[in-house]
Amino acid sequence: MKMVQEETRKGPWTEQEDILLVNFVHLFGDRRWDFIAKVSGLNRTGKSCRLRWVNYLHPGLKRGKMTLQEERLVLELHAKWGNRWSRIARKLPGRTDNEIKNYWRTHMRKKAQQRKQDNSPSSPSSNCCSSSSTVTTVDLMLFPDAGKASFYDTGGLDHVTTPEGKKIEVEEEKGYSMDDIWKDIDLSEENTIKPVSNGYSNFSYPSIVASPSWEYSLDSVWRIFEEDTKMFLPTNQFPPCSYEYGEAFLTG
DNA sequence: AAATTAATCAACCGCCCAGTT
DNA sequence: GAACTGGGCGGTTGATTAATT
Repeated sequence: MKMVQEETRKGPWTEQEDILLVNFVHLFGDRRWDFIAKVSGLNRTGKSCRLRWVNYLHPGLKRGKMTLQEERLVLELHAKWGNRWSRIARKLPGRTDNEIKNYWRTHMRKKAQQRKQDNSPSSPSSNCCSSSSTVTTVDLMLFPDAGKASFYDTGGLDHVTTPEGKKIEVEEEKGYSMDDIWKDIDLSEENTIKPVSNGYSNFSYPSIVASPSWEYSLDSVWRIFEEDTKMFLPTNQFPPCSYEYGEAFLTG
């Protein structure tokens, strides 16, 4: 006689859910996602909670357009590491792997299309620099198809299996320099990228998005929180949770 | 102004790996 | 050491918004 389990919620998060999640992350840290998912009563999977936190609610997140520097860094690192988005994201503070991934897909594809047009049928031989290799470095980056891989599979780290059968990552040196890459990129970018004012400081936050939770009064936050935690926390143990963004507290 | 198309991005899925039992 | 579990990651989808016709 199994209890009728309420279906796990999916889809967009509500503000209430966000508040709840933020509170529980502050309480229990950002590791025990399954636990948080359960005790919070969110009726979401741990994975879903983690994703929401990492990609949207985390206090350190930047919002808004990628800066030119960021853009270049993404390109550079992608050339180096391939689709290791999380790895790339670690080099761009405040950006998530998801964001970078999306960015790459949209912007790079756009550029790729543009480039395709530029190199289009009318001048079959115009874009080649050596008779045998008609694929440029950026082509490889933007059109892996040209080098027979999929759009996503752009190389990067190789996996090598040790004699013991262990798989290790080996950083692969590409046969081209960053100079080459930048040259190509600059050429293809000239008409597409507008310089963004001054680097990392100028972010415009989309009006509707971005950490909606911070806009609530602590009162309301705690009211909701209190309601939802009553059932599993002794009332006298309400945590003196200090709200310092960027750090999850689990004292004790 | 309405319809259509393109771009963007949040969120899910499935796989893999590391830690635990 | 095998089985299990949770977290992390990359790939993909689908809803929403913006731009174009």
